[in-house]
Formats: sequence, C-alpha cells, structure tokens
Amino acid sequence: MDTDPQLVSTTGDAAGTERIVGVPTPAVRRLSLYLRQLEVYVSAGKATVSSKQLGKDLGVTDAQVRKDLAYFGQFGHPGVGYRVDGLIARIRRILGTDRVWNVLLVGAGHLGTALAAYRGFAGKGFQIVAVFDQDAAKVGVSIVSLPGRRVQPMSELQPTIEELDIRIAILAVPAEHAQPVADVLIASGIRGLLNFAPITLTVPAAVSVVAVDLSTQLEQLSYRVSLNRMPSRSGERAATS
Amino acid sequence: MDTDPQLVSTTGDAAGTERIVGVPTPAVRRLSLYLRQLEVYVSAGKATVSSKQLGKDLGVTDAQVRKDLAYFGQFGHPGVGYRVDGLIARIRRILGTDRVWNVLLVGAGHLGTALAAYRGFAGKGFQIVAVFDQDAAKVGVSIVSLPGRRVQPMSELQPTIEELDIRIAILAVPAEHAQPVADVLIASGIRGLLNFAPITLTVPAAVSVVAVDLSTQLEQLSYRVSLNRMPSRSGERAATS
DNA sequence: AGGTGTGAAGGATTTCACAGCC
DNA sequence: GGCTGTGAAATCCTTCACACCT
Repeated sequence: MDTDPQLVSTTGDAAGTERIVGVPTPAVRRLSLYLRQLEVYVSAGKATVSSKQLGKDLGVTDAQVRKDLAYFGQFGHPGVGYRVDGLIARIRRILGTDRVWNVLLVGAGHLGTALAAYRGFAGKGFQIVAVFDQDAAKVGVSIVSLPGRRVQPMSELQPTIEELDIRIAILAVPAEHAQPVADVLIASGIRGLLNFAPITLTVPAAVSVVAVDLSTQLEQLSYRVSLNRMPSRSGERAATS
Repeated sequence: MDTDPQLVSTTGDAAGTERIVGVPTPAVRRLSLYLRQLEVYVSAGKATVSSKQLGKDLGVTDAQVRKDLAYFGQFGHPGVGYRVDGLIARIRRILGTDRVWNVLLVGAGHLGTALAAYRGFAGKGFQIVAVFDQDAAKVGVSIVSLPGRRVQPMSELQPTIEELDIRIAILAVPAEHAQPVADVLIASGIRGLLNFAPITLTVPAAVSVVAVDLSTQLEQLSYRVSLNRMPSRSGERAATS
C-alpha cells in the first residue's frame, strides 16, 4: 500500500476529497451558486422561489436543484416552492458560513493586497484579519481596509493563528514559496487553504485545499474558444463555468 | 421548447458547455494540470515521464492520466513513458496555447491592476494588451508592466478589439456592471470571458465563460473544513481542488 | 521488467417521471 | 394547477485489467 498520509492536492477539482455520505461534490459547488442567487432574490424582494425558476436563472435543470437540496433535507413546500429567507439560512448552515470565519492572508504582493481590499468577503462570512509576508520590505506596511493592522512577519504566524482562532488561509505567494509556507501554516493549525500559486500542494489528509490557478482558467477558455472557432455545429447553450 | 439562444452561465463548472465528441470536461481541466507539471519536469531536466509518475505528482491515478491523453491521440511510448517536450507541445496545441492570445482586461480596480501586473500569464500563452474602465477617474492612468499603455475609456473598446484581434477578455468589474459590460464585449467580438464578478452571466451559445468567484471558493473550503471538524472517520487523502 | 492504449466493468451524477401535497 | 421529493433509468466518468509494445 502506498497510502502516504501526506498527499497531493490538485487544482480546481477535488481529486480525493473526503465525501460525505452520499453528497456529490458537484452538488456542494452548486450550493454556493444557489446561495448567491437567493441573495439576489432577497434584494429584489422575492419571498419564494421554485426549483424551476432558480434553475433557469443559473443554467441548471429544476430536477438538479431539487436533488441537490434534497441531499441535505426537506426545505421546500409543494405547490409553493422554497422560502428564500429560510433556504438561505439552511444553505449557510450547511456551508458553515452561518458564522464569520477569520481568514489569514499570506503574501502582500499585487494579488494579496487586492484580496485584502476585496469587498465581497464581508457579508459572505469571511473576514481577512491578518496579512503576512516573508519580505522584510513589506512587513509593517499598513493595510488599507484593515485599519490599525499592518503586514506581519512570518515569525508572528503561530501566535496570531492561535490568538484569533484562524482555520482558513489564503496563499498568494510566488510558486517557489507556496509549499514551504503551506507547511508552516498547517503546522500552525490551519485546516483549509485557498491556493493562488500555480503549483500542486502536498498536504495531510486533514487539510483541505481549493486551488485557483489563473493561467489554468485562461487555458480552459482558450480550449473552448478554439473549439467554437470551426465547430461541427453550434451548441444551443452558453458555455459557462 | 424554451431553448433561448441567450443562455445562462454559471460558476466554476461548465453547466452547459458544448462538449466535443467524447472528451469529458474534467479531462480537459486535468490537461492544464498535466501541462503545468510537465513544465516542472522540464526545469528539472527530466526528459521522459510515465503516467504513474505524473499521476502521483498530481494526485490522479495512472489510468486516468493515460485515458485523458488518449482522448486526443497516442502520445506515449510503451515501456518508456511520455517524452516531456513532445507532450508539452501536444497539450499546448490541444488547449490552443501554442500561440499567444491577446487578452483584454476590463476593470482597473484593485483586482484588475493586480491581474494586469500578474507575471504568470506570459509563458503560458496569454498577454494582457489593453485595459479598460468605465470610471473616468481611472482612464488615462498608465499601466505598470505595460509600458506606454494607459487605461482606456469604454468608447475605445470596439476599435481596440478589432485592431488587436482580441478574442478573450477578463472581467474584473463590480457585480452591477458585469452583465452590461459583458454584453458590450460580446457585441464587439469577444468570444471568451474570464469572469471575476460574483454573478451568473447570460451569454449567447457561441461565447464561453469561465467564472472565478472568490467567495464561492472560500465557501467550499468552509464546507470541507467544517466536515473535517467532527468526522465519522478521517480520510486517507488530502482534500484537493 | 516496465509501460501504453483500451474495451469492459464499476461508480457517480444527472435526468426522468411520477406519487403526493398545497 | 403548480410544485416538491424521490426511486428508477440513463448518462457520464473513472478504474480495472490485460493485450501488446520496447
């Protein structure tokens, strides 16, 4: 058996994600979309929505919507649909965002500072509460949008993680540093990593990694656009992702 | 039949991507990973690699690697493995990155400027050649890393797209602007969109969208980390993505 | 021995279609 | 009439296992 306790992490998709009882990984991904759309309904004052409507707005079949939700319980009302408020609360509970997660960011380069300033996390249950960088030149720089906080040196990682009870970290460092930094983060108690470095991280089984490789995403676009160029026949639906 | 020619685009995953003859969408995603890893081998001076090795480095089975590649042709040599250089060339050809794509960026905010400065695109076949913004205050600002170029007003979109033969655009604008901007881009000839706005874009069938929603990615992490908290039994592989 | 390519088997996910409820 | 929840069927994707090559 070559079952290392240390194992690999790939990009974009859960290659070996521990899957809970019978819930398909894609269903969990769609849950986030449902939530996002439901929040649109709230600002539109819509109190209730059917699987058909929700599916149409998201490019998914109505049966898919119902199945996905049914994996987690019975949230709907026959003849009526789903109560928007209630469903939002249920999905947040499922995703674990019915509370606020303190998030740590490593890497105060261009991408890192953009992420630190990103307005979208608040209200979604995530708050970047600390920023670290290996580069002494960046340490001490104050963080816009985090009044009073400054970029900290890596030496302060462990105490900060413990003090602020941080479980999730965003990795926005150059590829060469990503694995060693990940190792330190994990040793300091981080259980989930959002990795922007274009490498495959190797992490223990108890740690989750979600990878965002921008070049990889553009490659997928390139592939699809190249296909559409001289197609056998044009599809009837939009490419999505 | 309610088959609108206009249809929806979702996040993360190809909900309705036109799929070519028998190639699973996940296989195409992995192609990008294979390519990335093969480039690592090149800098390590490795001339040849087996599906077993490549798979191990990426957290994928060897059979999966062989299957994925076999969808596109016969690239390997029994008893030897795959020639690294040759396979890189073949995959680039398949993904359409055996040439350089001119890419346009809309949105010169925090994220947009970070993307414009991102070093990783060059060498992957992508070059950001123009940056646009609706905000008059941002227009005219010069772009670091694109000497001589400045942020242009939306009015110059169409001529620039035509002049530079641009097919792919990155959307880094606020959610409210994303759909209208996408519409203009498409009307001006863009065929592929990398969308960072947290909304589902509706686009014609001939246009491809790849979506990157940062909050959504964190939600997936939140879900997995929450699971690992009080698990029935700890898995034996790392969560990946 | 070591390795690819691939049909066949096995699993996972999606879609169908319908009973039951409002 | 409209809508959910859900077994069953269909489809899609991954893994097995082996013929064949070097």
